[in-house]
Amino acid sequence: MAEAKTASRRVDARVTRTRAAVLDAGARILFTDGWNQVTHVRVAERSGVARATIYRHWPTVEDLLVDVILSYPSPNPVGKLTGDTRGDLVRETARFVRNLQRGKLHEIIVTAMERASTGNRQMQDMHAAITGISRGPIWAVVSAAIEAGELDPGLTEATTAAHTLGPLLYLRLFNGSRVSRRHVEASVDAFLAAFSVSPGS
Amino acid sequence: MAEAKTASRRVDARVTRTRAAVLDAGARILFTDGWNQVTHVRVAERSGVARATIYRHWPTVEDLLVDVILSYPSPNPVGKLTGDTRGDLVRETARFVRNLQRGKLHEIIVTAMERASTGNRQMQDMHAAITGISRGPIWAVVSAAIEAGELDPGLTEATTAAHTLGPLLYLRLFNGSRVSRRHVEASVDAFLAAFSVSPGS
DNA sequence: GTACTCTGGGTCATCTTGTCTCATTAATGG
DNA sequence: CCATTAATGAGACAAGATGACCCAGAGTAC
Repeated sequence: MAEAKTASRRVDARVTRTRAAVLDAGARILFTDGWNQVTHVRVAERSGVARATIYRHWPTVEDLLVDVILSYPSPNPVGKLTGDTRGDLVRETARFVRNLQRGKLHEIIVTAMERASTGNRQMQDMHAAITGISRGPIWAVVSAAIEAGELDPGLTEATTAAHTLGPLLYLRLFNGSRVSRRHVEASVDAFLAAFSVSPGS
Repeated sequence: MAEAKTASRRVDARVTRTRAAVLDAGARILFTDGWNQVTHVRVAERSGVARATIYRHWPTVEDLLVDVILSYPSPNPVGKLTGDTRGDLVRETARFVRNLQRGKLHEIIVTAMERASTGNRQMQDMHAAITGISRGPIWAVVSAAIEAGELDPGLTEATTAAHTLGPLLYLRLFNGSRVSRRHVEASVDAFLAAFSVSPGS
């Protein structure tokens, strides 16, 4: 994904500027007006870049969206692990939920999912990227706990996310609920109850 | 919602026919070509009803979609409960997953969620209806088990669905996985491990 | 400085969406 | 069975979005 940069000629400074202006405007539109407002026309208006130019760089809206999303800095860095598995899990899960409930992340995730479900490859890749970013910190905690012998070594990243984030995403996306800290703790505790390496058995 | 039927004059037979033809065509389009193909134009083509007529009955696409979805017979009747909580839960959950993985239900759910997330009231109501239908059987099993003293009496329908269906929906919708019977059993077992009224404590 | 490339702004064709009109046809109530 | 009433069908029409194209002008690289 990072070829054609050292091999070929340097990128024209105008291209760099255009890309930056467009992606910035695209991100602003995405996070304020929502997903379906990110069109060539609106991005052109807000970025000052001509419509034709945007079409040249991103022939389809999907191309544009994918670049906007993937060029956006991840808002989900892994925090430092304290070794207290439950505490770390609750903290990281709560942070995910906070992101989910503030701003447009909710809508972005849902729309990415919807676009991905129609079979569009680019949208599927982007959706996978968002998914991966969102569950990275939780998997960091859990994989450490697995190595420490606290959790079921059969756990995968997907299964972990399914049982920690799954219930919370259900509450938020299907049930329309606000997800409280109590919900987060309940979800984490249920996960731990099910997948802890119990000394008793 | 059921007024203007006994009070006013009977419904014209032509209206009945038009509604039936349109909703039938709409459902067929929905389940074969997907959600965003359900437009006035396509429904008109496939139903033989004139575009103008469809616009008269359903001014917006949302109106049309809501009627198509809500008039469709629920594919999710509650099975008979055997009293074996785990067995009943696995069976009902597996059936939900089967529906989810066959045909367009996946896409329908995801799109309903996406539309609902934009704030449209009708779409939210419809999404809530779909959600309710999908988790009804599971709640039937669980509420019986609660009364039998097997499960935590603090469980609600939403929480139950979150912990049984949530992980599976995550795997399917976020992870893109095929959900196997093993996944279903793992999810049910995790739920039971977390919410059983344990005799030991 | 010159050749090259990108951009801007405009035009144009096309598709979709939704409204409106009017003649035709079917249903209702007596 | 007939007259009134209401619904339908077909098409025209406006408005808006989408995407392709062209060409002059300006910036960039060598």
